[in-house]
Amino acid sequence: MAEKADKKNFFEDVYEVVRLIPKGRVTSYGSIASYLGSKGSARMVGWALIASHPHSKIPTHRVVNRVGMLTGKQHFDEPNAMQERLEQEGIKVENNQVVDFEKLFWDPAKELL
DNA sequence: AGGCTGACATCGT
DNA sequence: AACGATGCCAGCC
Repeated sequence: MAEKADKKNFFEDVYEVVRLIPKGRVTSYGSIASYLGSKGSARMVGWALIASHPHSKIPTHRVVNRVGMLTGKQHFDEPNAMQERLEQEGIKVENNQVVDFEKLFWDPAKELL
């Protein structure tokens, strides 16, 4: 039985990938979307994170856009929580932007492969 | 029923 | 190289 890529599976897949992000590392929406096979639909990844927000068991603060900007911090219970947590993991954040983002970048399509 | 928005990314000019 | 416009898919008005 071929695993049908149900939409629900898409969300769960996002959760799994985000949850597998190593501490002190960050990833981008596009990379996750591409890893899921929905390249281009990075927006859905963001939507999935919103849906995962109530779940709360997902380090969604480790997911940023391809520039390393904390675009979604505004959606946290507390906007500062995202940056605080990133710094807590050893990630430096300046002006809502991850420092050395490309160095901390964690690509599921390569690392998780 | 149709159209807009949205935690983004990529293509085109 | 930088800016503008379009695409993706789902939810909401």
